[in-house]
Amino acid sequence: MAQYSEQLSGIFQALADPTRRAVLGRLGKGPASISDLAKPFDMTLPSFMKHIHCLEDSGLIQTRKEGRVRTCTIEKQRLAVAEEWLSAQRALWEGRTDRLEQFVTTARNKENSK
Amino acid sequence: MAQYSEQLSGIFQALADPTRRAVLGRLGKGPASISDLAKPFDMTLPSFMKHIHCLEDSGLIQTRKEGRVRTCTIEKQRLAVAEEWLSAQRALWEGRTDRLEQFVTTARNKENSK
DNA sequence: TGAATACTGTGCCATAAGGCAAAGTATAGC
DNA sequence: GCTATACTTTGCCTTATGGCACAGTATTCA
Repeated sequence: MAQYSEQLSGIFQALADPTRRAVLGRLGKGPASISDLAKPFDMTLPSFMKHIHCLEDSGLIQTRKEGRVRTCTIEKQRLAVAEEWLSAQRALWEGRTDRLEQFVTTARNKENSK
Repeated sequence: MAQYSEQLSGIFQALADPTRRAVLGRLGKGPASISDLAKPFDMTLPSFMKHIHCLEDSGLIQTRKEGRVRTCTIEKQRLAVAEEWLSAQRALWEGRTDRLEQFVTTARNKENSK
């Protein structure tokens, strides 16, 4: 559960940057290479790579190298961890079980115990 | 929309810290004073105040001072902004409109344009 | 009025984050 | 083999983050 908290921190930290959110948006449409992903951004490759590493460390994407090309794919279950927490919060303060109950079940108490 | 992106960054940044998430968890149960909120944490007050300011700047909480006591309350609509974005992402990669469609409508394109 | 309470402000510190340039490595194509 | 491509590594810089101690202000209570 301390682990769960660190996961959450990493995920939210990764989501806290517009470049990384845009990358996730792009990857939502399908896998892409590093250089394809980097194209829209006015940034050097090494700088961009830091964002990729951040996303990979958080578990939000996975990467795999074939030949000289590294392909990135989105890791759907990982964003669900963030959704779970938010849903748990909402359920908490609304004092009811809503349509997102499915997510809430286990997540609610984990985080509150820090 | 650049504004929307900055809002998102601020919100996710605020959520990226376990202390701040725990504060939100506590405030989900109802308003509380700074010192009540600070009690569970092994941290000096000035340090704790930084977290409060971060949460307030992100809009996730509001505070109001009466006498010498500052009371904090959770700002429910603000967490919804984060939920919207996550839902939009999910809708995007699932290639369908799901039960969270309500959130998705406007948010989808805002962020992708950076 | 004097003391306790509840913040608040200031300044400092160490580490992390996000950017760069320049040089290096490893495949792919000619 | 040589060149171009696609990263990757290294080192450096500036700013932001999260913590501290210490001193200050403003209410409240006796």
